[in-house]
Amino acid sequence: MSIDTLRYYERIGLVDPPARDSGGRRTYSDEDLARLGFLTKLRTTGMPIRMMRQYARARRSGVAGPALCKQILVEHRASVRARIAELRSSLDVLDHKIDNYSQIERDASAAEGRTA
Amino acid sequence: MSIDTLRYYERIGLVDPPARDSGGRRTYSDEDLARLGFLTKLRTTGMPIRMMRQYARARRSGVAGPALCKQILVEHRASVRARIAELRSSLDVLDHKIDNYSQIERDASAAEGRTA
DNA sequence: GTAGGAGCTGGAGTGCGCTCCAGGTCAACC
DNA sequence: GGTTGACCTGGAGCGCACTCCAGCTCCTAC
Repeated sequence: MSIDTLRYYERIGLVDPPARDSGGRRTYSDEDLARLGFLTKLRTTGMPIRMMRQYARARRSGVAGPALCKQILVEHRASVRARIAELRSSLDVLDHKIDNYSQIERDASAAEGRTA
Repeated sequence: MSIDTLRYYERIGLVDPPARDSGGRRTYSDEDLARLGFLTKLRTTGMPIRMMRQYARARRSGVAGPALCKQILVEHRASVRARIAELRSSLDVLDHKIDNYSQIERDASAAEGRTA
């Protein structure tokens, strides 16, 4: 994760501003890093920033927080599963198409063999 | 697929301009539709437009075409597989996190039971 | 003490993939 | 023959998620 992305996340309120050292520089605790790691995981699985902000807001909120967090994650998990299913079915199409091209190649080399 | 997207694809040279009827309107043959369907499949599996254009160009090129097409698809298939693997591993993290929240909920309701 | 390098800030810019718009044309229906 | 609706064109605009920049401050190493 680039430093610019990190700043961007902080600006839009996706991550809490971390502590600063005496020189005014950010110091990330292990917990900060763990949270960032999880947020990155959410991003790479295709969760939009908007939803990540909802999740971050839920984390900060009180008693209702955990239930809301869980709900968002359950919802996201469903979409990840759907995405996996979509990709898997597309793999079949891709395999089929590739087989086709392999066949074309074989035909072409067979024709070449005859003309040679 | 929206009409605007279709026009966009035509503008950037991703699809060949289809035939027109007497009134100047586009008429898509079954073959056109099949190609569009496959292109859409590539898009939804995350192939960038840039690579789709390479594929479209390969389709139009002569003898070298099929080999190039196949190469592009094989490459893309690998990235789809990698993506699936990435998503699957993330699902585990997600499951774990959701379990955590479920536990928190159970703890909370247990505490509520004691204070009630 | 000074040169270098990393991090700081607010703001502007970028790339991708659409999406929308204004103003025009055409065919079909009443 | 007027109205309606779909499609036509070129071009502008948008949302997302970054990414880059100028100009500054601060710590470190020599």
